[in-house]
Order: sequence, then structure tokens, then C-alpha cells
Amino acid sequence: MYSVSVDNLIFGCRDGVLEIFLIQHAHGPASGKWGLPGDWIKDGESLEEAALRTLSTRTGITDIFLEQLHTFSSIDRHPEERVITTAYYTLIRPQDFATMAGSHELDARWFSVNQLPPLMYDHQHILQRGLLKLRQKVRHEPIGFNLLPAKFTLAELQKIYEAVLNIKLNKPNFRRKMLNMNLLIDCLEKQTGQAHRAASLYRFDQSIYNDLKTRGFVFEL
Amino acid sequence: MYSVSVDNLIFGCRDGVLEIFLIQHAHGPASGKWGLPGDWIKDGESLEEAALRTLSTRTGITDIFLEQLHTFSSIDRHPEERVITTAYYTLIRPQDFATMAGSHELDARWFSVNQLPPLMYDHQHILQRGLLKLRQKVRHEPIGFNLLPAKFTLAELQKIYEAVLNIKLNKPNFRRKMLNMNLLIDCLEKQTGQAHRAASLYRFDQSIYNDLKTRGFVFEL
DNA sequence: TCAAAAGTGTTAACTGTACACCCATGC
DNA sequence: GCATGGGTGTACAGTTAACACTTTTGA
Repeated sequence: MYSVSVDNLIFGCRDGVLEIFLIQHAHGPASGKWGLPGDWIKDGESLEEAALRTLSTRTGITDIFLEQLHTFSSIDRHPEERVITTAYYTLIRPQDFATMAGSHELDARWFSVNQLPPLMYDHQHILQRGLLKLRQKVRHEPIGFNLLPAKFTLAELQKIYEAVLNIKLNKPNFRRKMLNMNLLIDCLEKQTGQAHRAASLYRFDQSIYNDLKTRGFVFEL
Repeated sequence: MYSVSVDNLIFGCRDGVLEIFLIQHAHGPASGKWGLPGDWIKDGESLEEAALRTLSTRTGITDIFLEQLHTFSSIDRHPEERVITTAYYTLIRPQDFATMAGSHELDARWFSVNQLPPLMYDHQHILQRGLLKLRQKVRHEPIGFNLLPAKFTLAELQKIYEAVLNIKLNKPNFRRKMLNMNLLIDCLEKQTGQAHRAASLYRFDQSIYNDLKTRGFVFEL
């Protein structure tokens, strides 16, 4: 026999570094170890609903980008029983998120994806796969905006891409590419409170993207 | 409570038409209806192993491209009980495949993806999603070769892509693109038995692709 | 007026695409 | 020698990539 669970890869970005939210188990075979926040599936809910539940009970966030990554089913991935788990990934702003450990958890916090603690079970493997998927996805769908406030500058947006993809981008070319997509709305406002020229603020509107998509537009890089 | 199953999307190509292999159930709530070949997961096997088993018991094929598509978990996707199913997709040559119905099945055969019978449960939905994924994948990974014999002409290869993607491609440009990848091996043989100039035969070697990939090559279209 | 970051212009290289054309072969 | 499909050359258009440059603003 087997049990079915979900695990969430919750990505965030701070100070130009891509981070992931992890929890530390208090009980069970992985006691003291860090891992992905997840839960058993309940009667009457789909896997998507279970993943959203584990996310929203911690953050209050609803209506967020959340996508299935993969289902992991190796016989021996859990030391005590057979657990089939479906992993989901999402992108949020750490600032919007009151991090707190659940009742069965010692601790909960963000880690840079470049400096991870040892992870329980096959969670390291799941994370690697999630990173790969995220880096593909972020280039082909406008999901990076989930890591930013509603209004943002082009420089902030560029930093997100540089952090997620772990590459350096050329500023003038990035600007043009983004603006030529006609995807961003100019807020007609300027940044305030910095010691140099203020940048224009833009915002992303999902319905504009949907509109463009029906006309054959494909987001790229 | 719930059960876990796997379902296979087995794609093939014949006469320039993309086809899928379906079975017709003999018993149960979907009796008489067509659907994807699948099975319950067994103790001691992963989902991947279960998918390979349902494929190989029908075809004898092993060592084939097989990839997880998605896990479907809607509460009401099955009329009688709760079934979570993970779908896999694969590409094979119908000619290599002795189609036969299983012991619980009335019939089994290939259908053009453009002329499908009504499908059981949410299998129509799974198939649509699989088609989308296949069309993306085939452009970014060299998996189209699974639909061809070991030795093939460039025209045959082009036909595969036109059938899968449902588009028309330009011959000279397709040739150049393929050959410039340095992915194909020239067999130094010619086609025989047709009423016009014989075409060169090529073959695909997975290890060459793996080699190129480690050097940063990415297959595209 | 200087530093820092916003924002613009220009160019050369590359790639995609369309299409005209030549070549080999069986009938 | 002609129809059929294999195979090549070329030229234009659009995109990418690199980088030099100008502008704005707070300190």
C-alpha cells in the first residue's frame, strides 16, 4: 500500500538572490532535518487543492501562480512507508509572507538556493528538478512578475531574471525587449527616494497577456 | 480513500498522420468505451515502472522514450471511486507493434488524433494536454526519431514533424537546419525502390546527442 | 559638479524565410 | 526526354548582441 502527499517548492527573490522556503521537521524519521513544506492529501480535495492549502495556511496567499512539477514515486524515497508525492512550484514575494513553522515543525525559513542545508528524503532531487523547470518556465511565460511588487522598475525586473537564471543580462537590450512586447503598462509614475535619477514604474496585467496570447504572441526571455 | 493508476499516451505516425493507440473496455462503468491503456499501480513498482509495464506487456518494447506528462486528481474524474492517475507519453512505430486487446478489453487499435471516438472519463482532457506537450517537446528534444525506422531520409523526417505539429515546413530550410546540427549520421547508403532519384539515408544516435548536449548544444525545431 | 543609475542610438553579425534553380533516376 | 522528388544557392528581412553615448537627479 501507499500514501499520497504534496510538496511545495516556494521560490522567492531577495537582494538579487533566488531563495526557497523550507521547514524543519520536529518528529518522525526526518526529525531535525530540513525539507519542502507539504502534507498528506485529504479526502475530497484534489492534489492542486492540497498544494494550495499547504501554501495558503502558511501565507494567506490565494490566487497565485502554482503549477505541478512532477510526481515522484520511487519505492524507497521514504524510509518508513511508501509515499507517492506530487510536487508543485510557485513564486512569491518573501516580504508578503509571514514565515512561521507549522505545529509539527521546529523552524521555517528562507534559504538561498546556492547555500542549502542537507534535505530530507529525496527533496534535494525534487528541488534540483524544480530549479530546472523554473528556469525554463520563466523564459517562456511571464511569471517572474510574481516576485515583484505591483509596481516595479525595469531594473528590478532585470535583477529578478538575473537571479533566477543565474546569468548577467545587457541592460539596453533587456529594456527594449521587454518594452517592445507591449506587455507592460507604464504607470506614469517615477520611483522615489533614491540618490540618483528616478526610474519609471511599470506594472504587469495578466489580462493583457491573455489578450496578446490569443493573438498568437509568445513571451520569450 | 483513493487508488493510484497510470495511463499511457502512445503516439505513432503513419502516412503523414499522427495517431494514438486506444483500447476499448469490456467491463466496468466505461464498458464499451474507448480510452487510454493503463493499469493500477502494483506494490513494489514506481509509476514509471508501471507505465513501462503496461507498454511492454502489449508491445515487447523496452528502452523507449517515455516521459511523465501530468498527474490528474480531480475528485470526480472517475464515476465510481476516487482514482488519481499519472499519465505518461511515448512515441513508437505502429509497424513494430502487434496491436492486441488485453484480457479485460474488447478491442485495441490506432486512431488518428483528428478523428477520435468519444473517450471515457477525462481521457479526452488528458489527450489534449498530451498533444500540447508532445508538440512542445518535439521541437526542443530529438524525440521525433522514435517514429521512424533506424535509417530514414530527410523527407521522411520532415513528414513526421509536419504530422506531429500539423504544419507545413519548407524543404530546403528544414534540410539545412537538420544537417547543420551535426546530429545525424550519414549512412552513406541510398534509398531503393522508388521511381525517382534515391535519397540519402541517415540515422540518429542518442550518444551523439548526449555528447553535443554536454557541450551546450540545444536541439531546436 | 560629480557620482550613479536611467535611458537612447548605432552598428555588425547572425538567423529565419522565401524561392529559384539544378541534379539524378525510372519509366 | 520528361516527370518526380532529391538536393543546392542566394538574397532579403528581421532579430540579437555589443557597446558607446546622453540624460536626470540627489548629494
